[in-house]
Amino acid sequence: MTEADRARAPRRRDARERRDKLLAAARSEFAARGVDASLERIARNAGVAIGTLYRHFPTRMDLLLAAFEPRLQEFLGDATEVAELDDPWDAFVRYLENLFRAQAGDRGFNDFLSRRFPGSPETERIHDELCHQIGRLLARAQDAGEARPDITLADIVTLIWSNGRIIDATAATAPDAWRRHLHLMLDAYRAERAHPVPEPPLTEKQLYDAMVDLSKAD
Amino acid sequence: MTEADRARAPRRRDARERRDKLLAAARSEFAARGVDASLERIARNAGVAIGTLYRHFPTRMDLLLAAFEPRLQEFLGDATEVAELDDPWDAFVRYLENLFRAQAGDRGFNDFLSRRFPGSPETERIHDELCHQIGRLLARAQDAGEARPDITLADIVTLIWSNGRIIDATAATAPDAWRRHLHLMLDAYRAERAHPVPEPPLTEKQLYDAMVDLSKAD
DNA sequence: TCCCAACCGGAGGGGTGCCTCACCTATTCC
DNA sequence: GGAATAGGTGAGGCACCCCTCCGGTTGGGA
Repeated sequence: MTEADRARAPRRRDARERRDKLLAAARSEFAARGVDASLERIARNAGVAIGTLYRHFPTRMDLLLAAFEPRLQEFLGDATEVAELDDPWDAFVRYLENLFRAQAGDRGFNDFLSRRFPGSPETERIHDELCHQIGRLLARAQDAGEARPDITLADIVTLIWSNGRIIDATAATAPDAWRRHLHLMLDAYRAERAHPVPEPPLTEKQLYDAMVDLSKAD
Repeated sequence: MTEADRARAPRRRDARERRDKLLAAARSEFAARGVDASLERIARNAGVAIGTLYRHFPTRMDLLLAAFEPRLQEFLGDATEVAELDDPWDAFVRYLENLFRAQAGDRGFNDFLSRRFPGSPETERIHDELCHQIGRLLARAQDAGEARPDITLADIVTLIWSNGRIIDATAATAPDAWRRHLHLMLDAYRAERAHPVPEPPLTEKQLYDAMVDLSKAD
């Protein structure tokens, strides 16, 4: 990992500074415009030439990871706390509220949650971890008889997609609108209300492929 | 409307033919790539020069309208039948199923339903009509005590947004996945044992603005 | 202090898309 | 059949974006 090490800690001070400026600009640009933000804009906002951006972060994914990994790890960490709450339903709801709040505050985060990047083992690990957390919380709520038994992880990911879209639509005019949709949807998830659903959940493969498809947007 | 008339019925036969080819290409391209599809691609697919496209349809909206208006009017017409079904809940569900199926089959239609185009009175009229139909069906289901009273038209539009995103994600891998989400959501809409929701619905203005925001995508 | 490896800048090639306009073509109408 | 004119063409200007490469700059170890 000579590459990665060099990128992580440039020898010269000026290089380290520029790298930090790039990261700051990237975070704010990704937050405002999603993971497909223009790299040239990021370099411009950082007050740095485009070549410098590419020297520090040879690919978009390198920059994305450097910008988001700390935040994502932090989220994954905080989540374990919530997961330990006594009431299984409460833990499930709190986890989703936290997740969606993070989604609502950052379009990059929003995009990131909805997609998968098969070329990047690091992000795949993070996604696996997220799915694992959600799956456990859901299973716990189902075992307690509070969540209906016929929903799966794929349904929650579907909700994440929904939420992403709702956030995109309402970010400027009603930034908390996503909460309403979440809580309506939670009524659908409650065991007491369950009606049969005429369509099976996505299989694991379908789910994975769909997330990948979202990355190769037009 | 000299402009519009001339566009609608060109004097020369070859012009009429080219116009038809453009419309066909536009319909298929919008269906595949959404309302932001490349006009140059459409011209290319129609076997016609870009200048010809602009001669017939000076703005993207002109082309969009010419391509979609018949289909939209047809949908609005068919919908009145469904709306007359005896069971109010059934009518509500059938209407949404039809709407979402149309959304699922055409990305342009999908985009169109989620957005509003304030500059175009024609599309505004269509959107108003759609909202009116949905509002009436919802009110009827609520009056019959079958739909919970605390949801509004804005919640259904929110569902349309959700659905659009789910379709984008699953079109290639599970083209009927949207039905599952719709029917889960319907469980949330049922009046029986509704739980209070911690966030008010969007106001009419918020809803409108949010739909407009989706049109000025980045 | 001095030098060189590490670093930076930004022009430039390649691509896509929007839209216009001057010049040419072909249909239609007399 | 021949003009008048509606209509077609596509190069080209402009604005983005991605990414590379090489000549010039500079920090910091010797």
